[in-house]
Amino acid sequence: MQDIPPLRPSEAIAPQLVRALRTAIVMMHVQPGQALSETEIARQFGVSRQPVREAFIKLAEAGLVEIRPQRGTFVVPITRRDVMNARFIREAIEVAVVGVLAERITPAIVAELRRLLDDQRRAAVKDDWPGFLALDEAFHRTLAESAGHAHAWRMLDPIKAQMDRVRYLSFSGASPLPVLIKQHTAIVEALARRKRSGAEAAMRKHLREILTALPAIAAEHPDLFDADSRAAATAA
Amino acid sequence: MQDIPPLRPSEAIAPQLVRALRTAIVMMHVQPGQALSETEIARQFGVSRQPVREAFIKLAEAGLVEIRPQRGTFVVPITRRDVMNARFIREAIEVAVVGVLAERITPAIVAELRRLLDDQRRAAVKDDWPGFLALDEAFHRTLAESAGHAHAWRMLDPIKAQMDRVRYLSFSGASPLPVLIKQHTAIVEALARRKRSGAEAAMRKHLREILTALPAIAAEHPDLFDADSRAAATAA
DNA sequence: TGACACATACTACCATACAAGTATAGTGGC
DNA sequence: GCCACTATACTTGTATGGTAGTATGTGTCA
Repeated sequence: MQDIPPLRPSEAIAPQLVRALRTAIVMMHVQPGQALSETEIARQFGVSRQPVREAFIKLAEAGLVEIRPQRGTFVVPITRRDVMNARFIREAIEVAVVGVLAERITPAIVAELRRLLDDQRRAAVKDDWPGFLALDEAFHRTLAESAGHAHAWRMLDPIKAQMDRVRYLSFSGASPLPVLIKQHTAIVEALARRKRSGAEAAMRKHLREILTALPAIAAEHPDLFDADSRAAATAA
Repeated sequence: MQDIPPLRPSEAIAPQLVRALRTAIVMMHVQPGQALSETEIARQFGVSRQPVREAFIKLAEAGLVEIRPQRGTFVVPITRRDVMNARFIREAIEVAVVGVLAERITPAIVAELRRLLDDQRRAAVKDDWPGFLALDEAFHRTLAESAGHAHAWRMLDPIKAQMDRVRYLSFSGASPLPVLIKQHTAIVEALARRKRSGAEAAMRKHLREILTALPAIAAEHPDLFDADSRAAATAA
């Protein structure tokens, strides 16, 4: 694992490790299938094994690593099945969220969403993928919060991480930023018009984008996708 | 905490503690707001504090306890808001599940669901609430698995736990078993007729049952519901 | 009597040591 | 060269001890 971030003494160690490891996993700095050792991570961060162990437990609960007793802790491989499962859950929830929001939308919320879209367009012009992903996150979070369902976004965090790894692989352009922005825009415009079914359909379309992108991404990174991806493809 | 289950030496301690504590919390053997101490639980189970700590971390990830550093670990209080949030998520996901299932239903699946309904009717005649709850669990799990979305049911487990505490409080009859069985039956019959919208509506109705039951339950157990329940009631 | 300071008890967090299981490498016998 | 056995290295899981922060109780003083 490269680029070990310094730890802040004022904060408990374990949560910091969770964050650092989660980021490293999502941003593909540690690879799917890679082994992470309590002892080694502890050595790298200059701490004891105990908080590393705690971080591993949390990451395992989040579905990002798998702890195999006596054998090791492994970064969970990416499978198409997992990605599609995550998408299914996200779609179910986020479609419900925009359904609620369409009926309680206000001009102020629309304005805020449009401001986020403007920011996204600026990031796209600069080909600033990390910046765009942060704005994408803010966009979806704002939708949930505005609908009074911030809890739903929080709950989706581990689900999202599965898809985020694929998102980082998308830097190659499997999902061009203008496509994503256009989809975001369609959601906002349907909401502005209080068109519940339109907003739901737009969100569905947006979250299905990854189904389009996934085969190309997997083909481009066959080493990163698990063998069971093949079976999942036929189930699509 | 009463009725400490014996630990099986062949299995790691921490997962057993998770199960025991989760059950105790869901079945209201430990009360909302109650403090759980690493040291005390370790003493009661005859183990060291370490696996207790690990169990607490997992339960905290599942939203059942809150770990406050230096102060203690507390069973999360029941709030109407949390219950309703859980219901919202369950509805989003389970409606999506039956939507998919309506289009891929088979006579064998229908037969299995009807068999579960028969079992539920038998449990209801005997007023066997624990037995009924287990069959309710099996019913919902079967729906998800049959839809090819077993992952969704697994993912709902922590969400469900929030609602299950309320379910245990329902023994008093706030949701009579015949009402629940009728709702289950409506779901199955709509699925059998491949009526997607009918199945979705029936599932919605079923999961909204708790909205009907919640005020009565909270009124009956005011000590178990957190004060913020009042605010959530107005948001309903 | 009330306020403040100090002592004590309690807590979770982290460090270190020990234990049990698994995987791999090395050695000896056939 | 192959196979079986043993030794070693590695892993996670658990036990124990130390640390820092928080809460509560007690004693003193105005």
